[in-house]
Amino acid sequence: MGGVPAADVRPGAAASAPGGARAGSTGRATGKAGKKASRKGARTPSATRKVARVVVDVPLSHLDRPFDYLVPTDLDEPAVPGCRVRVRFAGQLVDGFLLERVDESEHEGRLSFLERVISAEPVLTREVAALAREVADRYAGTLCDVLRLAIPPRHARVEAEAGQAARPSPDIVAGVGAPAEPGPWQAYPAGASFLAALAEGRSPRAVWNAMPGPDWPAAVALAVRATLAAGRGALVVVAAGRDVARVDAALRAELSAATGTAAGAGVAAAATGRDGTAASPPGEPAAVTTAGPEAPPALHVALTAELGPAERYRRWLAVLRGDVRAVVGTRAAMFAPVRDLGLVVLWDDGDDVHAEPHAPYPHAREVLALRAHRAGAGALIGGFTRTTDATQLIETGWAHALAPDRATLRQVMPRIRPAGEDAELARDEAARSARLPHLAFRTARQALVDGPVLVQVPRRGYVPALACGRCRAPARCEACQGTLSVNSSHAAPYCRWCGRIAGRWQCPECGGGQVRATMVGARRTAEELGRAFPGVSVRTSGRDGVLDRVGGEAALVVATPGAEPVADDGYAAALLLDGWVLLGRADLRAGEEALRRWMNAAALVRPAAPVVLLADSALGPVQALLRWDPVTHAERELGERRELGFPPAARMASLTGTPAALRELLEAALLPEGAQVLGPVPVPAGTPAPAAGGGGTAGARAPGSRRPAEDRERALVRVERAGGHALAHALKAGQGVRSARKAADPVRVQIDPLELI
DNA sequence: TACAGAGTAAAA
DNA sequence: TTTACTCTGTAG
Repeated sequence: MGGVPAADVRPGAAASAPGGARAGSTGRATGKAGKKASRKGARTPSATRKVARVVVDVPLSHLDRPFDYLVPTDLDEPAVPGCRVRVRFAGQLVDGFLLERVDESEHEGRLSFLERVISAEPVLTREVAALAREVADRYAGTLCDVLRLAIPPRHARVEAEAGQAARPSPDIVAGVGAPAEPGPWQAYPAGASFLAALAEGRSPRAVWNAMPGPDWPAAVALAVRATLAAGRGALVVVAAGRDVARVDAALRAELSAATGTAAGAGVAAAATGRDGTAASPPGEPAAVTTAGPEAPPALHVALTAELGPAERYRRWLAVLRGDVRAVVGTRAAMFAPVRDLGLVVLWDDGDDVHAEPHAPYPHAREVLALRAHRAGAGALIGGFTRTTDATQLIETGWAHALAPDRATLRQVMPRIRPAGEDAELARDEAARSARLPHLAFRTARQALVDGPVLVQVPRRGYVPALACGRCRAPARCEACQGTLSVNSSHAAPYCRWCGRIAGRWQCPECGGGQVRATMVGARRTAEELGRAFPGVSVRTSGRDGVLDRVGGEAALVVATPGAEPVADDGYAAALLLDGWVLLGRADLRAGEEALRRWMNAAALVRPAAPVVLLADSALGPVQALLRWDPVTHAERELGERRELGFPPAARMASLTGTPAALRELLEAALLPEGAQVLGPVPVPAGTPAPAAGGGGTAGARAPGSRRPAEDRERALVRVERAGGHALAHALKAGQGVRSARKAADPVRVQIDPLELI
């Protein structure tokens, strides 16, 4: 297990001449008749292992299985397992990957020959092939969809140039020593033993609650170093490009210390600019090729989307070929073909950018967990907060909790002070007009003497949920416990899940009969704050223009959740404005998500610095922030979800499509025993598909806008957690039936969708 | 009834 | 793009 099978055989440069190998290429030049004759005549099957099992790049569900082809003698050498090929399929020439070579085919009919081998580079390793198959099955998708996510597009010139890659010499790799000191892990009772386990080549799996502060990239780097010291590879997935830059820098420092070489050279050096922004190196060669003997090659690479195709492929190849042993990257890196995987790390697993927006919509947490499981690797999943999903990993016994020592934590955690909706407003007139409570105003003014103050402002545009007008308990559907909402077409509240109109709703908590929207329309602007603090520079970071970091000088830094810059020496204070807006989102995860965003912002202040949160201190997430105790909150939340039949305690699938298509799929799919179908309901107009409400990071515009929302509906299917596999299988089969029938309009199937409104 | 040629569906 | 099969019209 966990081996690096196919990739072990490096094809010589000769075998993979740029442009690949073409069967019967002589026929090209000759005339029509001659071409046909020479092709047919020239092609004879290879002497050994003449059958190639190929996964073809055809996105139809019912064709999601390998097809057999004959390997002609002239392609015998380059047709290695894992290579890209081109084959004739139903007449068309299509791309594919060669999975394996075998002696005989099961197929009854006559086999076609491989048309050509694109290149002999074995880009699909056995580990990734098996992982992709498992991910496809888990998410009711096809293998080729997952492979499209897992394997970057080929760049022929990069592939050809890389023969002389800067592979770290064995003694450098062997020279990685285990960390002598646990460093930031000292603050965790189980930290040292976690590191030690990795260094001994074992595979500890932990859900991590990071200590607030700037140390987490260093902690990650130490874990990676321990893994490398045991001769295994490591994979780190973070949410955003700037987190990649920070972990990259920490890795560079840690690994150069580990090998005793000078820092800053090699592949990683090109990964990020000096200011931490990811930047493509000017000119082509920088990264791999220029690293000579005096500039020791790096042991790791950074993989992000903004590198551009060539550089991205160059680095990805370095990983594939084992030239580097560790990877840090954003979501797409979760499939990086790291050799001898010994550790996977996922930072801030609650961030919604970890959910892949392309079919079959896999989530990095799930993929990395599957991967660690398959490869027998360790895992480190977490962030400042604790998700219900990660809590589930602990409760099922898959992972252990790795949390800071409470006494140490108490010394450094921010001092959180809540100010409710009815808090006394500031006496200052400008602050008053910004509706800034007195406490927030005073805290900011005092802190501005020492340094920057972070101001978190929720973005507008959240879908409001309904709550009881009297006791403010969330209003839920009596039939399915879905979220109630209102829109312009219904006068009465309706359920977003099953569509039932709640005519005579009554609060189960207090018996009240009135509902009210929980969102308050108030918004702060940077200008308003600027007026309240004359003479203080105001900087903003948000959707249009994300700041990576700010210096130590006094400034108000206004940011939307997820776009908070890191302050070089920490913020002197933070104000979390309009907390009730985050809490009031019409999302199942609103509480958990609000806490995550608050903690991520509050973790950026100096030890024990003040943080003012504008929200009602009686609410659970607010309490959790006050005590810096996301664990208890997540455990309680998970318990409630279990009772109500919500994910992640239950499994859900969301099906979106035209009413007719949905009906067809639900008929074709033999849903498992006990499956409950909610809806279908019309897709709310203007609901931006997958990554809605994302934090500051510039999410890709959802490709779901092909047809107007009016004629699309959504159904939810709910099963017990154990039935997830059966549900995915049934939906896949149903999709297969429809695709075989050439059904016109597709149904989008999402297992465990993030946005369960 | 036999069979050529057109049309269609699969898909190695 | 190829192949295998069905459909359809026509000659025997």
